[in-house]
Amino acid sequence: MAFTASSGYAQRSYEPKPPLHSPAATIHQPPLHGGSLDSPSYPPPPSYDPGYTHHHHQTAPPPPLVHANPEQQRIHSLFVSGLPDDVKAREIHNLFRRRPGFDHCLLEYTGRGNQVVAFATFLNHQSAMAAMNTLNGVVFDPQTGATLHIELARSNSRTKRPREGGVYVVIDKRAKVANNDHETSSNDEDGRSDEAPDTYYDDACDKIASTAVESGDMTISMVDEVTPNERPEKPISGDIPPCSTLFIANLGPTCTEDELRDALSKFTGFHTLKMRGRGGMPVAFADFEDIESSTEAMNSLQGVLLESSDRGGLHLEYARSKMRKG
DNA sequence: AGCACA
Repeated sequence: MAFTASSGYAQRSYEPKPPLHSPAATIHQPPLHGGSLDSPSYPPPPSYDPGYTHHHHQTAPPPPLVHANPEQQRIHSLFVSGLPDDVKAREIHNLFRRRPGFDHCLLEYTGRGNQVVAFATFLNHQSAMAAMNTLNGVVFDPQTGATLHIELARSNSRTKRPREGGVYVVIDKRAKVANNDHETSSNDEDGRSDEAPDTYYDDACDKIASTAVESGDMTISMVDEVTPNERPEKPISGDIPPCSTLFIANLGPTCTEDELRDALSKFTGFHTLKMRGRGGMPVAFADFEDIESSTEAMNSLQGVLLESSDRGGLHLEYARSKMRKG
């Protein structure tokens, strides 16, 4: 009768109460995740590499529009494995920060071997799924061929977001290596074996202010703020205010209006599609009933490959102005 | 990275 709902290894025991708010300021232990360390089978890695021209022929099956179980639809955190042991939280953050709906992420040195796992939390299930579909199977370190394995987390991250404009959290359960290093500030580059295998995702993200907190034998660092070097970050799609019309780019040159409409018409509230050929590179505008439905479609179709796609998946943003009626 | 139609 002892039903331990908090057992991290319990198969599908979800908390009955919404875990969103931790009353105490103390950081709760994140959901233990034996997860993919033990699970032998990953979903087959897609052959999709974001942003890189790789001419895969359209013989490949259409992209998976994966639909999750009802319980999984409540999950808006992703579990990330396949990371190299020298991965930095900064890299995880740069990996996810541009994904629509991203909230915050967590890097955990599990202390089991050199295993490192990460959790990325989004504002909703759809945006988490979109990010997963885009990034799963992506080669994280071209030097070693390390490939990302991303799945929905078994439960939503309980780590609160660091703070407003907060960034990421690091949990280090690893035994302290014999080092002259005092454990005071633990988040700075622990300057060893750091050849910084630059990935495609690296941004400018140099100075970070961090506060280290001791909790038992593990160190939790909360990164409060990213200080952009000097230059402002490139504008991301989040800068564009939400709009019920979407701007759609990265269409293949042979993409037809019908093909695109077919993909869009699966979504609630879809109304009108207009395509414009812009110097061979077509773009499109899709109008929806309201911002909620346009957002849903944007998050779901982000990075999705069409038959006609030749330079990677769709790129969707809120349009700068709403489609004119008529 | 690319945002029109009136």
